[in-house]
Amino acid sequence: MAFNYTEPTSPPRVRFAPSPTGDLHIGSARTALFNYLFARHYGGSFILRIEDTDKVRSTEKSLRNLVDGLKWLGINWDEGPGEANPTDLTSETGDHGPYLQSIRRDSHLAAADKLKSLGFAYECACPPVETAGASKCQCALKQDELGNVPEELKSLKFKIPPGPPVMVHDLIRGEVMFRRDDLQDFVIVRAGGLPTYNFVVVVDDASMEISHVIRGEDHLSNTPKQILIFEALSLTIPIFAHIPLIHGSDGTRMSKRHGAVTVEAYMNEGFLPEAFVNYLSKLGWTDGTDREIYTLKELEEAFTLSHVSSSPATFDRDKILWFNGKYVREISDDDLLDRSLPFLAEFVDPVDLNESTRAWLTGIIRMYKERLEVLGEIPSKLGYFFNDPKGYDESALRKAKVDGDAFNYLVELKKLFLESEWTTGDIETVIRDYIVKREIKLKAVVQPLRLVITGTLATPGIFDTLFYVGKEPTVRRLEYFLANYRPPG
RNA sequence: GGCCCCAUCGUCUAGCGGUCUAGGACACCGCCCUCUCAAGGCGGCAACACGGGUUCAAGUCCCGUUGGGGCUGCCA
Repeated sequence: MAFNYTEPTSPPRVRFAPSPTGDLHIGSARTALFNYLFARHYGGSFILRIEDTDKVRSTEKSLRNLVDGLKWLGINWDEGPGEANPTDLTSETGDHGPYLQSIRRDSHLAAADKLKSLGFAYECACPPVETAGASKCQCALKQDELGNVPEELKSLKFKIPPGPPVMVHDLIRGEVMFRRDDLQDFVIVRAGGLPTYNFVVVVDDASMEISHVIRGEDHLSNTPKQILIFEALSLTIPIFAHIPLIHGSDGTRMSKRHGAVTVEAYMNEGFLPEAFVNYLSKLGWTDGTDREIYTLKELEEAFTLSHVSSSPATFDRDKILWFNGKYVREISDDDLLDRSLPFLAEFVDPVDLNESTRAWLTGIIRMYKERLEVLGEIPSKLGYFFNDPKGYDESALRKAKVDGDAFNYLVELKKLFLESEWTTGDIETVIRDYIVKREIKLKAVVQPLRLVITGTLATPGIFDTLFYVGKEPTVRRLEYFLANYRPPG
């Protein structure tokens, strides 16, 4: 619960500043979403800035993945790299660029020089990795002895200036106090001239006129360092809001070992972006009502930081599956078919669909609306519409009660089917008339029929199912079964 | 270790001192519907971590304990 939440007094400028060092993580996606919603809610600007200062780990592939992920979620940026070619500076939008942090190097270095000349930074010749037992850095005290150390071996460190505790005014956490004695001098420019994150984030946020920094709670502890740099450089300090992290089921920060953690993975599994966004928004946020379902537009209207939780949320696959199923049921048949086509690719070529095939597929998809949680289930669940069953196992035959009587029913039904028209209604009439004539229960013929035609015990209603399987395949499958299987006993 | 954050059903949460015999959602269980599986409807199980205060009154405020998480990098 955010206790000291105050509304922005002017249109906010917020940013999502990921580093392109891997795929778009769920936690990052939610951070992006909260920033985006906040900007939209208050009519502000949402800025995408790429923090590619770690040249070793940053890749263009990750950048692409990032951009694609955001687009898929429906999160558009007002300022930032161009979508088609994010590394092409000429395609950027916005007048606070460049939005690739690595390109802003000169301004970072200029700020570093300023800090140095102002006495806030000093050179350090300590080895990069402080091994265990390494003595504390004394470079600040012996700057004049560093003259003969080669430039490329010296880093620049920010000196924590003396003073009262640093207060972080956080929209979600309240006032958080850090004593300066607990803060350590830290590198702002690496040996070799590359500035570090905690430093450039300040310079860039300031020059991009960021009003609110909404980011993960993992950044809270570094915030006082950043505030000190803002102050040293006489820059305006933005308002901070640290949102809780997303945890895996074991209570630790969500990572690969908790299963699917990237936006791309959910995309490939057949989650709908609407459902994904809806779920993400509800992880740590509420509008105070019992409402669960929101479109992106509705979220833009409802979202503020006032009801963002301060405790971490555990990612729950069951719930996101429920959200997805909900959305699958709600979108139109036509829309659902279009989105399902990629998952039907092993059965039908999506590029050349004639009208009747499309109508047929729409009918099938419609039947499965209540039965799909994710679109990725399509190949395994709908295969029988395209291919004959590969065989029948004993236990299924037993469960469906395919006994001697059932064999007789199937023989007779096959004949009746051959003479019948093939609409759902005709099929139903044939079967219902048949059970009346034989004085048997519907179930006695439906289950054997279902198993033989589809190879499974669970399908939509049998009449529709047979209709969409088609007359010819239905008869063919019956013939195959009758020719190759014998009743038990 | 030091510093910081967090703590209501298994999970996400409502709750901002009295309206809480703690509400909703997911999951789970049962019933209904029913040709199977779903979907849907109805019902059920299930929580204020612990200990001290403050107060006429505490899930709600304060302190402590415990537990969890984060930061402590020439990663971001």
